[in-house]
Amino acid sequence: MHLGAVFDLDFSLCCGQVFRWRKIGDTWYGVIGETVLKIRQTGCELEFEGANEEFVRRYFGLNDDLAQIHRCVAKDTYIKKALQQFEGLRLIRQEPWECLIGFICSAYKNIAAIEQMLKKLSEKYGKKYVFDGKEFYLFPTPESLATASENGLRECGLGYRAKYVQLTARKILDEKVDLDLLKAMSYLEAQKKLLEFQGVGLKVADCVLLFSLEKFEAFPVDVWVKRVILNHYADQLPPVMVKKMQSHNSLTNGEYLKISAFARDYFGRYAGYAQEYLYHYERTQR
DNA sequence: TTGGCACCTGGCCG
DNA sequence: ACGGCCAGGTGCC
Repeated sequence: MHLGAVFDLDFSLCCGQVFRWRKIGDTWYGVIGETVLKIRQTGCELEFEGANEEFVRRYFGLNDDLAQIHRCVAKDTYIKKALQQFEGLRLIRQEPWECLIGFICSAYKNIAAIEQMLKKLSEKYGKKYVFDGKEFYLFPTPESLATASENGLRECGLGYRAKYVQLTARKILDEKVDLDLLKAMSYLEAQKKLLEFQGVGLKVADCVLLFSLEKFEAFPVDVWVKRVILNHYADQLPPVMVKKMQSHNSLTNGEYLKISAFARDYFGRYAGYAQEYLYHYERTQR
């Protein structure tokens, strides 16, 4: 398939929004729902197997008007540098269920550890699938995680998150929750529904909203984004708040809400896109 | 509404 | 080698 717009597969898969893709040589393999996708980019050409073009376009956000989004969020020289550095980075449309569990597991963990947890979880509770002579595992269903024992989940390295994963799976099952329905709700309504799950706070909710529910105004604030704000946008915030943020490590809910509200006001309706570029830029500058 | 702490675990760094 | 530090936070008091 020939790309009609700017896209960078590596940037999009390496910027911390997905945890289960693997690269073998110059080819990426990923499991999306019950689909195993093999994909490779060379310049403006995208070669893939396992799904049709419409599926690929949707999953990688190829229909997003990146040029317009960039124009919208390019408010200062710092973000402009980030936009330039990672040109072609797009927000992926993940499966909401996997995204929710993935980010519940992400709490207080680094990316390498999150990838390990989700790999073990999938190998233990997901269905095996052979493609291209390689083994893959579908992400475990709500049923399989709801019936898993807490200890079984802990053996995957989840620690105290095991309980949250189990409770979330059970709630989805018991209440017949269809996470896709949250797409039709407003950002705040959908956020409120997500916060009802144990183990989901503002940060995790915003990640799920941004990466799987197409709420581009979501602006997840983690330790890296906090650094970006303190180092480059402190003059836009109340000095008292900046001082408090510098004095302790974690964010209070109040601080979180103020920062994300500022970001939505400053960057506009694609604040989430801005977040992803800033986050990736901050992490790779050292 | 806000502040302070416990919490599982593993990769990384000196 | 190996102990300390730090991770894409959340829930509870």
